[in-house]
Amino acid sequence: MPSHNLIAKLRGYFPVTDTLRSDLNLLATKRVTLAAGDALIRTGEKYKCLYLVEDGWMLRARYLPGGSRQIVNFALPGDFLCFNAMMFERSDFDVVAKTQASLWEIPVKDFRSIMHRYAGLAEALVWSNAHEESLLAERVVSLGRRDATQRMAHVLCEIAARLSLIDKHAGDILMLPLIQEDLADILGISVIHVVRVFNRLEQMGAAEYKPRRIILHDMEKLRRIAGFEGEYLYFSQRKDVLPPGIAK
Amino acid sequence: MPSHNLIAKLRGYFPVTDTLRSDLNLLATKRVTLAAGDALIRTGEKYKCLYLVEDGWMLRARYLPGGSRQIVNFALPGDFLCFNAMMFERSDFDVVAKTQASLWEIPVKDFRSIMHRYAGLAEALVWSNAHEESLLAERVVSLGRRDATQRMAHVLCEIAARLSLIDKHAGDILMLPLIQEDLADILGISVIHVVRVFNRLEQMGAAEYKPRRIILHDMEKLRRIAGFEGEYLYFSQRKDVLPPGIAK
DNA sequence: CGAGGCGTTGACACCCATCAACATGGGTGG
DNA sequence: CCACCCATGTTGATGGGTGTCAACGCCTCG
Repeated sequence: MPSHNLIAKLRGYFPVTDTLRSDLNLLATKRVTLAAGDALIRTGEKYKCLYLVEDGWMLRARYLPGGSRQIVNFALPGDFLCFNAMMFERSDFDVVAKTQASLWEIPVKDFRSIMHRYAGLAEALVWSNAHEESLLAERVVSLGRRDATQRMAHVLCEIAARLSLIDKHAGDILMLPLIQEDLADILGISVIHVVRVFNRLEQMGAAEYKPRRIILHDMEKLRRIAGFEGEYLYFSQRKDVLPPGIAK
Repeated sequence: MPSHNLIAKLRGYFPVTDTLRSDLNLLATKRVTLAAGDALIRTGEKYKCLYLVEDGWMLRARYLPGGSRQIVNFALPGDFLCFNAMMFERSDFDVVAKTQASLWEIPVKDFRSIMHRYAGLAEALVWSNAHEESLLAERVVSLGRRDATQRMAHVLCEIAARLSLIDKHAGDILMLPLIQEDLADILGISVIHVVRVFNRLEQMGAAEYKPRRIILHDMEKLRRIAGFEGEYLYFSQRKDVLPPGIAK
């Protein structure tokens, strides 16, 4: 039974779990399993399908001529992959599994009939997409106008919040499969500077880096450093854009 | 007759101009006119509607505690505004007219019936959204891993390409209503550094800043500096995701 | 036990921000 | 028509944040 995390993510704002569930049962029949490091798709390759992450972390990144890498975003369980990208002939990014990962592959032969025939999926896609766009916009703000320490604090807040949404984080130890190089490539800084940033955060009593996990000493302080406004992660319930009969 | 620029933007990849036109005729009945500097919506306000830019430049920006600003993206004629944002209760950004602007306001009482009843609009939204997400992802790459000169070259290429798509640019003079401060806030650098960047670009024989316009001395050189791959701006035609009977 | 992936530190250099000051130019009012 | 003003653009000096390079320590795994 797929989509557990997707529904958790949208719960409360997206009252169509039944049609969504039935759509996914019809369409998400093929399971794809990736080992850590496997590519789902590489730059220049043709897109094939839509994917829904069931388990694991996926990174979407661009490799630049000089050899540097920018991680544009990452997908957690319950996130879709390659939805927007289906409009394009070829991928502009690499999508790679950071951990062992399992995905549902949703064949999209006819994009428009999907949108019309599978109401639940179509809506989940649109809502998820809004969520993703919101994360990207916030990343642009971080990269443009926050310094490295604020950026790190911000992305840690984001990860904690996103994992909490799908019940994969609680307490003051944030488990994550990223190494310092990944964090550097998310934040647009160098690996060495990641060390300095964590030294600073630790000295401030906010957070501390350990391999494969972050100790959150003071979440409130971390949020203050980041200027983190968690609202953008959660869909604020808007009854007015939903049909009157189907309120949750 | 609205949507002229929207159709130009999607032309060739989105063979539904007829239903789109009729949808817009039904729904885009109210015209909104803004003077330069007017806000369409401000941070913290409730979203009201979906908008389609008919004419003018719109900026979506975040103002940070220190007083700095980051322009997340900008909308040109034919672009939608506030689509994703409709999922959220309140805006996280300011959306402000940079020039005099006119927009079509599309009331969205029931988001889901819109998606189901107005096929043309729904598809245009999804395609436009993919376009916008692609621009945002590319901006993340720029901010993360390109220096100020490359970023400037890249955004100039982007603007030239986007304006060309809607037949608002040709030749070697790029007219744009942005002042140096706006460019700085798009690129995440300081105003003063914008001057230095243009000095460098001019010295390289690539481009030159004049108030309200950029002289493109050597577009090819500019693209090389930027590492600009224009593909992400254009939908590569994918007949396979379109229903077989309706091929353009 | 060696090798390689990962993390850490210090020295140094460069990109870019900040501040101060000045130049330009278009709009407005006298 | 001129004077002024304010927005915009430009330059130089200085400093801080961050990148690069080199070297080393730790741990895991073969």
